[in-house]
Amino acid sequence: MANIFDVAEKAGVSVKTVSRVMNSAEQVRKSTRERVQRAMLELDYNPSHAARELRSARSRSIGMLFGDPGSGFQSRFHHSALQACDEAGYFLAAGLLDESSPDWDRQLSAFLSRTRVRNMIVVPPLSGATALHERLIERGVSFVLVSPAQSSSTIPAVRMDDFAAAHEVTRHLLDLGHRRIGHISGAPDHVSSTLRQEGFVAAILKHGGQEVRADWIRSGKFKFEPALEAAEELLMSKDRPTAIFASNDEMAAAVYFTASRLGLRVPQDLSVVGFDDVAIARTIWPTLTTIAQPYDAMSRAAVNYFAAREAGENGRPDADVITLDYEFKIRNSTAAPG
Amino acid sequence: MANIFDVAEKAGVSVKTVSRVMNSAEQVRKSTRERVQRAMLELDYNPSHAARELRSARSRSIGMLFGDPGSGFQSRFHHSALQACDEAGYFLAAGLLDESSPDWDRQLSAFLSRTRVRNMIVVPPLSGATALHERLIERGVSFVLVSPAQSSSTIPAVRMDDFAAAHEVTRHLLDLGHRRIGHISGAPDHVSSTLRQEGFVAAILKHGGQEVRADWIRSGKFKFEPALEAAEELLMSKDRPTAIFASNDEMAAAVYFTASRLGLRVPQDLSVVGFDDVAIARTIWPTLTTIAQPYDAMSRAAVNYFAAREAGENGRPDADVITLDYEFKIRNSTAAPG
DNA sequence: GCCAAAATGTCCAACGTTGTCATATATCGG
DNA sequence: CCGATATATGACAACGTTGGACATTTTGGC
Repeated sequence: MANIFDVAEKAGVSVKTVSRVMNSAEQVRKSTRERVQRAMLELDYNPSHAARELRSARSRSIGMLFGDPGSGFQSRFHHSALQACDEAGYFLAAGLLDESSPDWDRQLSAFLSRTRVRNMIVVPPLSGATALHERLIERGVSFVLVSPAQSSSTIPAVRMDDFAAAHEVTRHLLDLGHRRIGHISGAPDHVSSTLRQEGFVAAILKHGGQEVRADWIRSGKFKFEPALEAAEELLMSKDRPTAIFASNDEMAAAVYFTASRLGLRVPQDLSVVGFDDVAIARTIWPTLTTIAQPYDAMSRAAVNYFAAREAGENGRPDADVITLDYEFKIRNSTAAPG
Repeated sequence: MANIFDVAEKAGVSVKTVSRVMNSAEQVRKSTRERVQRAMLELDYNPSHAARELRSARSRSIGMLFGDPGSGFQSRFHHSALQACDEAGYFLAAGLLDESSPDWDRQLSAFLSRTRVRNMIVVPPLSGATALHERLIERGVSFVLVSPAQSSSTIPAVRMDDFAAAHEVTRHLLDLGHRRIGHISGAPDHVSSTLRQEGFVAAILKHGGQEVRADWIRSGKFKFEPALEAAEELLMSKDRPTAIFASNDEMAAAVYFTASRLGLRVPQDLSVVGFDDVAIARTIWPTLTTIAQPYDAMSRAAVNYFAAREAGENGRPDADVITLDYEFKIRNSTAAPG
C-alpha cells in the first residue's frame, strides 16, 4: 500500500508538499499540485487515517452515540450521517450509551478516549439528556444536537420545523373534509411534541371546521403501549374522531392496531398520520402518511457545522439552531371521511 | 489525556511492561498486572487507537458494511456488533455499500483504504453478494459471513439453526392444536429460507395431524408486499389455515394486515409466527411470537473468530460454519385455534 | 545461598502523517 | 537586471504506541 513517500517520489517533490496538496491550506503551484494529484491517483494512494489522527491536532472523526437500541430514528440517522461524513471526508465513530445506566459516565469516557473524537452528533433520545450534554461540555467536546428536547439551550442544534409540519398535516386532514380530528402527542417534556401539538391546534383554529377539544388530545409519550391506550380512549368515545394525527410513527402503528381491533378500516373509517417516516411507515399497511424528517439534510448540516468551525476559527457564534425543511409523504392512510 | 508513560509512572513500571499488560502475550506477574491495571483505571487511560493501529501490524478495526438501509436485521446486528467489539477491544468501522449500484466496487475500495480494515463482518443482504465476497478475497480481506445465503461456500460463517427453529415453531403451533398451518417462505435462493421451510415440513411430517399441502406454502421473498399477496392467497382459500408461520417478521406484519382486512383477529382466529425478532415484532399488536436471532452471540462469535485467528497463527481451518442457538420468543400472536 | 527460569527493564527504531521553521525560487518595481 | 518581497518548497522532529534485542533483576526450588 502506497504511502506519502511513494507519492512524493513519484511526483518528484517532498512529502511536505504532498501533505500540503492534501490539506490544501497553503499555497502550492498549480502545476505541482496537479503532478502530485496524478501521482496519488496512479498509486491508488489514500492517506492513513491513523497516522493523521495521531499526528494532527485536527480530528477527522465525528462521534455518534446510540441510546435506545430500538429507535428507528437512530438507525435512519446513522445511515445519513455515514453518508454525510463520507462526503465531507470525516469518519463516523459510533458507540453505545445507555443513559439509564448508572455507568453511563464511564461509558462516555471509554468512548471518548477510545475514539478521541472531539466533535459529536447527539441524536434522540440522547439529545434530551441534559446531564450528558453538561459532561460533554466539561470535557471540551463540541457537539450538535439533533431534534433536542429543550429549545432553550445554548448548544448548537439541528431540527425541523415541527410546528409547520404539524400545521400542514392537520391542514391536509381538514382539506380532505375531516371535522373531527384527534391528536396523540408525544412526551410532554419534549419540545418537538409540544410544537407539533401547537401546530395541530393552530391549524384547527385557523382553518376552522371544528372546535379544539381537550379530550381529543391525548399523550402517548412517543411509545407504542401508551399510544394504544390513548387511541382506545379516542376511538371508543361516542363521537369518535374520523382522523388521528399521531406525533410519531410508532404511535401511529398503535392507532392502526386499535382501529383494526375496533373494526375500523384505515383509511375508509379512520385516517391516520404519523411523524418521522421511519422504516415502519412502509412496513405497515396501508402505508403510512407521515412527515419525513430531513435526515440527510440534518446530517449534512451537522457535519458542515464542524467543518465550518474548523475552517474559520471563530466565524460563527456557538449557539445556532438550524431549522430544515421536512417533507410531507402522503401515502395510503389518509382519505376523505365517511 | 493520559498516555502510556503516565500509566507506567503511576504503576512504577516501565512502558514496556504496560504494553505487555495490554497485549498480554508475554508473561507478567499477577501482582504487577494488577498494579498496572489499577493505574490505567485511575488515570482513565485508554490506549490511542491511532497509535496502535499505526505502529502494529495487527488491525484492531473490524469493518461492517450496510447494504439495504431499511433492514431491521442490520440495525439489530450493528448494536450487538458494537457491543462485541467493545468487549473484545476492537473498533467497529461502519460503512455504506449499495450492492445494486454499478459503483459498488469503488465504494468498497474507498471504505477499505480509508479504514484499513482487514477483517470484516458481512451481514445480510451483503452476505449473499457473491461478487463482493470474491472482491474481498482478492484484496486479502478476511471476513465472516452472517446468515449467508449460500451454504456451500468455503468462507467462514456464523448462523443459527434455521431448520431446528422452524421445527420448534411448527411444533409449537401443532401443540396448540393447529391442524391447518400455512407457511410464507422467504427468498427461494436463500438457504435460510429453504431450511426454515424444510424444518416446517419436517415437523408436520413427524408430528402429524395434517398433510403437507403445497398450496399452503407460498413465497413472500422476505418482503412486505409480496407477503401481502401470499397471505391473501392463504387466507382467502376455502379451508384457510388457522395459523401462519412467516419466514421473517416483516412478512408476519403483512399477515397481520391481511388478517385484519379480512376480519380475522390475531390470535383468536389466526395465529401468526414470525422470524428474526426485529424491532417491529414488539411494535405491532399483538406482539409477535417469533424466533430471536442470537444477535449478540453471532457478533461475539464473529469477533472471536478474528481474535482467535490472530492469536493462534494458523490454529483453525479457514472455513468454519458456526451454528448458534436461537431463542423462541412466545408472545401474544399465538393461541389455540377456534 | 546458589542457580536457572521467569519477570521486568533499557534503548532505539519504526509506523505515516503534519507542524515548525528554515530555505530556495519566482515575481516585481525601479 | 538588481535587490526586495512574496511565494513555494524542503528538512526534521513529533504524535503514542509496539517490536526487537538485549541486559538486569527478582523469584522459587533446592
